[in-house]
Amino acid sequence: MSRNKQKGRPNVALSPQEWKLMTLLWEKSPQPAYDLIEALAPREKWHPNTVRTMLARLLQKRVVRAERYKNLYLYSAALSREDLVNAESSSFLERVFGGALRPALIHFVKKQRLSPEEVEEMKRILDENSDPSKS
Amino acid sequence: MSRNKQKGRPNVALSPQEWKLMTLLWEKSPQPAYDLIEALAPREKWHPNTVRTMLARLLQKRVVRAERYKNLYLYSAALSREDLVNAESSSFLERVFGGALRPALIHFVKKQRLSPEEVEEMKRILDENSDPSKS
DNA sequence: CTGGTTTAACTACAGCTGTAGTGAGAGGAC
DNA sequence: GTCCTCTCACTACAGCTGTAGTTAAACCAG
Repeated sequence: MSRNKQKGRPNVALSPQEWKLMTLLWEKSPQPAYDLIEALAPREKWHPNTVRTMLARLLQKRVVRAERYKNLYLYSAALSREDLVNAESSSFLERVFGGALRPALIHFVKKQRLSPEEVEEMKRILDENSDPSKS
Repeated sequence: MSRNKQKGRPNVALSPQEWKLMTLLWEKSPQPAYDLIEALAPREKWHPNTVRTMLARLLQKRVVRAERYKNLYLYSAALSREDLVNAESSSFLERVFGGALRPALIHFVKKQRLSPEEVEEMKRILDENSDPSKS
């Protein structure tokens, strides 16, 4: 259970725009560039070339993979959302809270003012993830 | 109590290095550049000019203020840590969790495996910040 | 006063990011 | 076969970041 996978620790950081693209790829992979461009089109209004450039850069960073299909490429997420969320969360914690989780949690909880139901849910999650072996 | 200060909503984002500098300034303001350089020296090994450049940029962004004192400047944080933590947290939530707090909380709790004592503390904090007016 | 030390100002430069233009090759419409 | 269209590859360029070098002004030791 507590395998500390040191292995695939992603060393990359995604820019905000890249997160948006990746979100689409985590929802559905593989996809041709065109589908991504279309999917993005409603909210973000990116030039098609912009999307392609970002895909190319994500390829370089090896965050996405591409397979040739006929005359085009099909892009897939190469790293799991989980991995990148972990990386980004650590970097956030490190930067903003000096790596300390507790103040961060406190900050979020205080900000958000959860409803009593949500509080109950959080407590349940806390219990499920409590680690009795610690102190 | 619930003054929703729409006012000074900081529109800036700090880079990782800038956070480190600001951390020092939140601990003690005002300070001359030299003290900051010294304080940084142990862990980070930044060239003095690097620190000064960063200060200059933070000045431009109006995140720090400087007052002339004799032949040098004394730098002070111009924005509260609180404000910048808020800004950074929102941007983080937005980017990584699409703005949804709950999955973020769940993520952090699951990652960190708190000790039972910490779990108790978190529950206390949850209770203190529960908002019964919400559903 | 004169030169060394410190501060501050300006300049440099590479890598990343956001955003796109341009050109070349491949496939389909006629 | 010829031309239009789409995909991809390459290029561009400005703004931000990390990291510092250079220059000029100012102050203190002698």
